[in-house]
Amino acid sequence: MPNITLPDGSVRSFEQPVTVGEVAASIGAGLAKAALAGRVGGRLVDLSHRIDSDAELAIITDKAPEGIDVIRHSTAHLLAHAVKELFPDAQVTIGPVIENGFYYDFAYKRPFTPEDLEKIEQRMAELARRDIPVAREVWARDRAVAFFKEQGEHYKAEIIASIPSDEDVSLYRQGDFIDLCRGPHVPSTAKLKVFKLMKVAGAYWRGDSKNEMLQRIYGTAWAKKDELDGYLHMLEEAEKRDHRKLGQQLDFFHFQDEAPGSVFWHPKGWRLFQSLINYMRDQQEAAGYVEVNTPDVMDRGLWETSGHWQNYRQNMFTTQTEDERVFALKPMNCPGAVSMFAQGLKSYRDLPLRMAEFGKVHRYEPSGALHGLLRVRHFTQDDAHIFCTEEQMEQECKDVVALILDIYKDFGFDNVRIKLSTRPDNRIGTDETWDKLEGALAAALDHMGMAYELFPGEGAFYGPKLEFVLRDTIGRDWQCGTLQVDMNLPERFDINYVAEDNSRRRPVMLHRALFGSLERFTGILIEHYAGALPLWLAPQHAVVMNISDGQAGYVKEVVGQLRQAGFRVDADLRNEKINYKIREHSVHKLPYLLVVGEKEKAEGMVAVRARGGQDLGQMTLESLIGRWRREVEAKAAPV
RNA sequence: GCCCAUGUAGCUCAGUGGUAGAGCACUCCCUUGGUAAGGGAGAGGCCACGUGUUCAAUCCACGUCAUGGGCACCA
Repeated sequence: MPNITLPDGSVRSFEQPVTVGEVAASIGAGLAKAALAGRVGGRLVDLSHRIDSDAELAIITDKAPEGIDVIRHSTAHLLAHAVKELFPDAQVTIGPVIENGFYYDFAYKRPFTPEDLEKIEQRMAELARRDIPVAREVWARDRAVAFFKEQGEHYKAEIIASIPSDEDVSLYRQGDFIDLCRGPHVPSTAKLKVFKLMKVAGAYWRGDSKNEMLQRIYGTAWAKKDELDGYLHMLEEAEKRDHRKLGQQLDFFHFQDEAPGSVFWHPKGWRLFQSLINYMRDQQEAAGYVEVNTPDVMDRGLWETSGHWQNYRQNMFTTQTEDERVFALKPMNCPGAVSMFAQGLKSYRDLPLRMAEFGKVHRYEPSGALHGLLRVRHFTQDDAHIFCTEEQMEQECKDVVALILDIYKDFGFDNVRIKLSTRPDNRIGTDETWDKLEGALAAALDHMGMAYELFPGEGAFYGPKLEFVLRDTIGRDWQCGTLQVDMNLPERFDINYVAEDNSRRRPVMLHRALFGSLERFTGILIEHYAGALPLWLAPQHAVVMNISDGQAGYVKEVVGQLRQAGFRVDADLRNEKINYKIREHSVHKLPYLLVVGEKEKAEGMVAVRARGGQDLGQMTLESLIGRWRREVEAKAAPV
């Protein structure tokens, strides 16, 4: 005789056990129709789930995020159903929900083609139209294993076999198709109306590159058609912001086959790159850093001392000279920094020593990992190594975190996640030291009131780390800043300082980067701003254009004065109509366009047009310069 | 590194078993035009690279390289 409490607090009593669907029907016909699943005491269940004792129940419809997930999950099953009908000897494996959609992995004798995808999608639509009931069944594990083996579904049998043998498993049956699944699922395939298969790709069985490769089909699914359209539109917009596309359109950089993963920076892109370095230099100088520079190519012996030769060899570029000496291009700056510390005698009075370096590193990244500026083989880090005492460590960590967040703010990044990775199983150093190091990182964040995610066991073997992750416009996460505590290198290089009591002590070494890779950060910025860079970063502040030849001399004069005032301004004296010039420079997303005709020439003014087509009217150069100075000073966001 | 797709002019792309086309950009000419494309002419390509099949390959086959989407990787 269950009493069922609904989310609004109302209670419904039933004479006998009822299903979730029946409760929904008792509330209203509309709800019964919209219901997809239920949540009983925090657990998601099917509409067919029978409630026999008092419980709290929420009916899940497609309005709730859980409801969309149920739809996506069921659509993944629908995909598998369609594939099994069209390709009976394909084997099913797993089909989870992911952000905005789902995928399903199949094992099949040949890859699926884009034409296959179309056929599969059509079959899915047919199956959905047929309104096939989806029913849950509970089987003993061993029976399920035997069943799937007999069906030739060896992957599925393997998955089920890894479930403890005394547990029952749930299966879902829709027509002839039956699949292992925790559920819940929609009650009928007719609930699945809005979906689209997106792409086919390879994926390793159980995510392990030692295993065979399966065929993964990605799809997206929604409750309403306009949500799907909105999603597809968002993807198109994201594509327009792609930094590789914009980098070409705006003439920032290019890549060439001969230098995979390495950037050819054009003048404008390099200007932006330099602006970032100069900005960081100012910030670091204010924060008490010194800047150094260490060699790019160093002897193999140094990398053996640092441990890179043993642990990072396959990612390193090496080179051999005529005398057969082996050198490596540095994949990291730390060994150089430690060597710098080791040179000469250091005193406790020198600590904390904050040593920055804009070091170029080379890493032989796997060919499939390369991705525009975001994953390259040759990049510049805004690296720094802070040598300090254990007592100074926590304050130094706080200062680094504050500096990072401060800097990100200047670029308008508010979606920053912090990850704290702690001691892995395979590590060096005592637990006591790890306590201290992890404590310093956690305390720094706690004292600043920063939220962070904990990743136990994900730290490096030599110390814990913080990672700062930015989310780009396409929803991809990119690790930028990092703060690591390193116990390994000071030990390996046997560095020390003279303490107050004249003893030799080992310094703690913090390793940090704020932008991370300048190349990657530049790429992220281009996407973040969709190429419309704020004035302080824009490689070109304005172009001055004449209406006709008569004003060419005046244009040159204006350009000269604005350059004199420190702005990046060029003349456009081409024999083109003003419409043409404005269109072209607008397409290139210039922050300001300055037009001069006879009127402006006579009055000593310029006609100012800001990005986005805003007409600011005529201005004297003095007031324009004032405006620009304020805009640069404020690091104002682009219009 | 693995799976699939792609590679034709500076860019975006069409095309064919008989060694190639468009639009934009570029150069020149006309035009001197007031806030998102004025008109005309011209130049420009070893059709990614290599090896095969063929009388003949940009096109077919195989291999290599690069790019794209995923997977794996990302101290």
